[in-house]
Formats: sequence, structure tokens, C-alpha cells
Amino acid sequence: MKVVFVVGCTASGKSKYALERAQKNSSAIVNCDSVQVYQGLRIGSALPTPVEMALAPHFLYAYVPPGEKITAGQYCRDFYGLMEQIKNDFNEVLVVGGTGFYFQAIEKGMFDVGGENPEVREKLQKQTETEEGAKALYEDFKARDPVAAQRIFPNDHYRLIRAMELMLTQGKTLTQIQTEFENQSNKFPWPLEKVGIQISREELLPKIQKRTRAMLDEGLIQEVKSLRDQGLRQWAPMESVGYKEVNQFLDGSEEISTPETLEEKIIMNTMKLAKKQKTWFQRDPSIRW
RNA sequence: GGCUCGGUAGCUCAGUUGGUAGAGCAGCGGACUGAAAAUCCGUGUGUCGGCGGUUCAAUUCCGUCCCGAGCCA
Repeated sequence: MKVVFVVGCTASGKSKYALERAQKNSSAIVNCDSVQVYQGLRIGSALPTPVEMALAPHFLYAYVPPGEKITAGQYCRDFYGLMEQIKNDFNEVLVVGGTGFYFQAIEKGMFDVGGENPEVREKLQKQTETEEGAKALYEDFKARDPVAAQRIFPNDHYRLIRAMELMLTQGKTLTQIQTEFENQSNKFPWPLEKVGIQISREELLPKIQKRTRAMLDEGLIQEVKSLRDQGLRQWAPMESVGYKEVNQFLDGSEEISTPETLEEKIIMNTMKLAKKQKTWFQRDPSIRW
């Protein structure tokens, strides 16, 4: 069996490519998109339709229940759990998505440090809430791990907290953990090929405009409303592109006060997302575009 | 037609008591190991609406014209 990563930015045509190839080769399709993993986000996440899903076996789509959060580490375990089950059933597995971090997680593995430590994390979180606290924490971090401090900047509280959490719970710096990890040289267990689906900005913009229009026509606002009615306003994926803007609109934000600005904002932020995804994949020289 | 307020970066606007200007957003580039569709970093020359005048010097003051919004006719 071989594994093929099908990567590219949102609306690039990855799913279409994968579907055609899966039908031809009788392959399985496995999701590698950090939003399409969630249940209840059908419209805004551009989840493949039931008709599309029926054309080839699809896995790890819409499988995380509402209210639950997934992480790269959890996704990675889910992926290998799934592969264990299906490895004898397919000659080819297409892993399709736009989340570079998740691809990295399954290809290279995660550091062997376990998940979050809520208590430590909360303390650190508190510390970063004041300006002096955050500054002191960063100074401490920089003194202990000057190498990592070159790429983790003072305002990147999220990475700062994680790095300090590891230091406090593992007794090692991020740089030490990383070095140890690299010396293990984990290998991806199957033959791997990477295919990138390319699209220019000029072609992408009209596609995203059209898709956004279609999402709104299909009832994206209603989808978000119903999630809010279930008490899921604070659910992690409600901050992802499309959902975030609709939430702002429903919250009565001044910036997004009309359906027209809502549509514009979603298009703009989707273009930004595409750009970031492109940046991520660009640096991997083993992708065949 | 008269009066008032505006016209400054792609957009929204700040500012210069006269010494050729800067924020946010966008754009562009980048980082990335348990939130990643997240988080963060770097990047700002634009006839300061046009034309005249005053001045050593005008985007800033004066005149005039053009455009937009509002009020009065």
C-alpha cells in the first residue's frame, strides 16, 4: 500500500482531484483538514457532499462531536488508528486537506511529550494577561531557551505558553525536546508521494467569491445560528474562516453590520487563508506540483 | 443658486500652530510540533482634488475651479 498526500490551498480543487483518482484506483480518501473533522460544520467548512462521499470511501470527515476539541496530536493518533484498520483494504490511500501542521504531524510524528497540562497552562495563561507578567515570562523563556526565542516572539503568547508549559512539566527546553526528537529519525511507515494542486490568485478569487455566495445561499447563517442555539458559541472551530465572520455579524459587530460586508469579509479572509496555506506547503521541496 | 462640512496610501481616517506625512485594515513576504481556518513576525513615496497667489519654503494660509454629502431656497 502507498500513501499520497494531496495538498493545496482551500478551493484549489484538491477534493475533485482526489475523488477522480480514488474512483480510478479504488483508493480511500482520508481527511487532513482541521475544520472538516468537526460534526455540524457542513456548509462553512465546504465538507464534501453525501453524493461525493458515496463515490469513494471517505474517512475522518465530520467525526468529532460538537463541543469537543481536536489537536494535531489527537488527529495524528486518529489517523494511525484508522490506518491500522484499513491498511489491508486499499492499495492507495489519499490524504487530502489544507492543514499543513496536520500533514507534518502524521509524516514526522509529534514530540513524545503528551498533551496539555491544564493547571500549569492556566497559571501561565494568567501570567500573560498583564503586560509585565507577559514580559517577565518571555524574559525567563529567553534566558532558558535562547534558540527557540529566536523564532518565538514576545507577543506570540500561545507558543510562549506552550514552550514554558513543556519546560515546567518535562524539565527540558523546547530546543532539547526537538533535538532529541530529530535524533530518533522516525520514518513514515508507508511509501509516500505528495501531490500539490496549484492555482493562481487570479483563478482563485472568482472561485472563492462564487463558493462564498453559494455557502450563504445554502444557509451558512442558519448553520451558525443553530450551533449557537446549542450553546456552542465558544467552540474552537467557531473561530475559523466563515464561522468567525457570521458570529461577528450575529453579535452585532460594527465592522460586519450588513450581509454585503459579511460576504466581503468572508471572501477576504478565505483569500488570506489560502495565502497562508500556500506559504506552508511551498517550503516542502518533496511536493510535486 | 446660497451656506456648511468634506476631498491625504487600494479602503477607513489621523496629522502638519507653514519646513513635502502616518495609523488601522487590505496587499506582499515569512515563521510554525497538541487552538494551526489558530497564533505571531517583517514590509508604507502617496501629483496630501486641479490651477493660480502670498512666502526662502504651501499638503497646511488666501483666491478660484472641480467632485461628494448635508441644510436653506
